[in-house]
Amino acid sequence: MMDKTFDPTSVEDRIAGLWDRAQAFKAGRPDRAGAEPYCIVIPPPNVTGSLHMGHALNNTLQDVLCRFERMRGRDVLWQPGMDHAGIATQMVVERQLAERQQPDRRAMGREAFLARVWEWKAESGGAIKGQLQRLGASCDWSRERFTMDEGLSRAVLEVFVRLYKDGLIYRDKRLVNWDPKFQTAISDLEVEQKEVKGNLWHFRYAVEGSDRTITVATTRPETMLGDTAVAVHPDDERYRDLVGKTVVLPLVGRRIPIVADEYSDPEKGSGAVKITPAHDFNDFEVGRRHGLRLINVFDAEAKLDIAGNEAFLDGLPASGDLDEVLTLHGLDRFAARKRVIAMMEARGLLDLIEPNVHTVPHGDRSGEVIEPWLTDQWYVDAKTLAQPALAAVREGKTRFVPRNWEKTYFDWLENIEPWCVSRQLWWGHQIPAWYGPDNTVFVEKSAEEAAAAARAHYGRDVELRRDEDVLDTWFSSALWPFSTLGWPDRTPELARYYPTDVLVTGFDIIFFWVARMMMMGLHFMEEIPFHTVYIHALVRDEKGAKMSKSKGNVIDPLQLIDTYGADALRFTLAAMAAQGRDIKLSTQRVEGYRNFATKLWNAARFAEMNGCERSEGFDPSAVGEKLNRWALSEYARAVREVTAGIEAYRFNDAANAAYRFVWNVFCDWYLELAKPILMGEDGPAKAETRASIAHVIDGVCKILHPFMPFLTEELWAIKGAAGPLRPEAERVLALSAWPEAADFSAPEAEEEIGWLIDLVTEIRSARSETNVPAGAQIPLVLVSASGPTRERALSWGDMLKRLARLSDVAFADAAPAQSVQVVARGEVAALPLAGVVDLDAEKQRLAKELDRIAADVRKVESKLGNADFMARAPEEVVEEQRERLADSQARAAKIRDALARLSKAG
RNA sequence: GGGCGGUUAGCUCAGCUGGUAGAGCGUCUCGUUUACACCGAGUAGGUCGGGGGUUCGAGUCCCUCACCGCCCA
Repeated sequence: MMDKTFDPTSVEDRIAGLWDRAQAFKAGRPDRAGAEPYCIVIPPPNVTGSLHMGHALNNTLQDVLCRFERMRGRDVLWQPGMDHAGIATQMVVERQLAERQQPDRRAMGREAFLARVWEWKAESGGAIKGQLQRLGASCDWSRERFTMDEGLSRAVLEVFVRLYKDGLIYRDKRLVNWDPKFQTAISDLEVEQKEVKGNLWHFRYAVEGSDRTITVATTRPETMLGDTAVAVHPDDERYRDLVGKTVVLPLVGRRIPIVADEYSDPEKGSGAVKITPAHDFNDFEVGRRHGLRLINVFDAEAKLDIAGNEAFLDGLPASGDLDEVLTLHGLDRFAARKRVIAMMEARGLLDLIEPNVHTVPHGDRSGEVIEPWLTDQWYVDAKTLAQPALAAVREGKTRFVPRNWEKTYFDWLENIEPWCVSRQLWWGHQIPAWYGPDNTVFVEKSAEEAAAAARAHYGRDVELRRDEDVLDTWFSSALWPFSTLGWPDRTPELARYYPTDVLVTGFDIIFFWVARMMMMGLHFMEEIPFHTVYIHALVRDEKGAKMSKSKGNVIDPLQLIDTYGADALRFTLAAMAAQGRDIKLSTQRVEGYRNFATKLWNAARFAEMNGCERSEGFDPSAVGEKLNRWALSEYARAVREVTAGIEAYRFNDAANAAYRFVWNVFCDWYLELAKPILMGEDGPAKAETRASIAHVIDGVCKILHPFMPFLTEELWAIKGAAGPLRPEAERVLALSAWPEAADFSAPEAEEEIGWLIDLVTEIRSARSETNVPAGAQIPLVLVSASGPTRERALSWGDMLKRLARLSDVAFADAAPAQSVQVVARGEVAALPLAGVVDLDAEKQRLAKELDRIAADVRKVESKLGNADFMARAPEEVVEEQRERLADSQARAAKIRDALARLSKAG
């Protein structure tokens, strides 16, 4: 006997074990050797990460697709793994060292530090794997990969070297986004622009050889030490005569030109702007246009670096001001700012302080203000690689769902900047570049090959120095769709599963990952990495705010799984995953779907209690009982709806279709209507009904399995234990066959059962509204019943009595006096209730209904009376309206009649 | 400043190619019936953000305004 409720915690573990033993998720199962492959690569979570709601949604949807396709017979590979998260991981381990008061990474050295990171990874990395398993993710865990694995590292080497040799990777001295906290460069995408309240300081610079001054406004006064020009707009009358003149930079004494450049905005500040090409991206461009010097005044920690700085000191005359400035050496940029302002003010050169809101770049990991800083870094020529990636989507080879994300993808790729891929970290793929004594660079896959190349170059053996830096984590992630399949080796998996089918991810990752996978896949595999990119929503809290630790509004998916079960969480996420909308998650909703799980469980329990066992060779088309035929046709409809929903990535539609069928059709009506048969005498009808119910429960397990894998697999096992042994291929639900979306329909059964349902619903409603006590058994009179209605009423009389609480079902040519009347499927039924019913309430009820119908009649009449409508609307629409009018009029007539009768009698 | 999305029942949201406004939760009323109170029956609740247009017909298409959110400068 089944328990009264489904207990997820006790079942989930056991079912996970069952899948494991059956190797249900293993790709390349021998029994599917001839099957079409289906492949999804997981967006690799950070090795430092733990499951948050975004992961839960992302992986639920992937799992729905994978389980669905697996049941449709495909050879599914859901490729799992993690990335090494360069900065995040290094940060975790460094923090750990500090906490334990152990030597820091520089003290322990690179090799020892990396050993330490691997140690950390083995112990506490990858907690998310177990969490994904708790969610029920049907990944092929035997194929788990890690971006720092030997194989994937080989792919990285191969890619780097080949891109370098193709001229698509190069070393360049440019401004980068420098994170002074981590002391590494980061890419544009890892920078967050934040609005900050600050000031515009207006400084006066003296024009050489005149008594004029020119005022520049800046949000970053400390950078003035590195100024190499002042720019004005070429059309700005105020400054036209100054262009070409020289300004003496205050405090420093550097002579710098006034240049005309459109970058300067005449409307902003004073219209003149200081140019610091080594510390500002826009200034860098201005400097390039005018051949300006680049003077870097910061060190890697963003402290002033001016004493002994040749570029800074070059050409400066000695002065008291300069000496004072040099005392700022080593000061942090923000402290230096205050001092510079104070010095300018002391000299009467500070014109104005104007409050100003402006955007300031911050490192997304460190939160630190990013410093544009001039360094040598490695760059990928993203622009070139972007072209095939753009073309593939334009030509429809890869399709975004929903489609509008294409625009985001295009906009970014069309305006793409060189991708800075070097990071000044230790944890990651060390760049395979070696430098000779004269800094000639040799990019090769190994030290040996580099040495050989150097020998060829120099004509002798020389000492080589390897580049210290590592690659951006996203560099290795970009290779994920093929590196995980064994590339650069030509493995059978690569041949079978590449290109993969669908990539499922959030929109925030389109730039970071989707675009880069497209570039790399197209370049190295010469084929798109996936034909569809499904972009899902962001999960927000119930008020619509982005979940974040700092806001404290994070809902922990694991806690929801503990409380309501993994199935309830999954179903909630799928049911709310409407395209193009964010998900505002509330636990109430999860609770509701937990209740749904319990409902299905109890339906199965009821079936068990009533001996509804599967029967060998059950054939829906051979079923004779109207009720069963009706249920089977409704089930077929549900199969079609769920199938279509998943196929179209309309997960909410699919989930809701299954929900409606299970609760509102199967539980509310099928089981209720079957009760008398099940509790009645044994016979063919009872046997057929039992088998049919068992069949539908099996079917429900199937269509719900992608959404609620644990519950359904458990039910499948319970139902499998009774009755005939399941065939080998159907032992494990996860591997069983998805139901054929057969065209099973039974219109005659729908007419009969539909009539019954409508009539019961009408009577219940009328009883309730006229205040008939719930316990009262009242008679029903079918008025002028047609032949078919008579037959139905006879065969369903007991059921009518039971569901509508009737004492008797009779027939008459006219409705009795003082009766409550309802209309079901065009025929009148009366409840003679003199004395029982509140006649005024009944009059009100009828009047209200009449109003409603009359309004409808008016609406349709005006439509049909409209010559334009009649002339222009399609015939079937007109016909539909005619039918609607006739129905409404007939119904209205019957209600008027009933009202009249009530008044006469009352 | 540019782009994208949103505004539909008290709340959270569906509503695909224009043709009778839906669901879940919550509210209220009732509950005899051995699958289920994590339940059952019933009920109320909407001028689909405002304005204009196209159309026989607009929640749906177009324009415009307002407010909210996100992305990119």
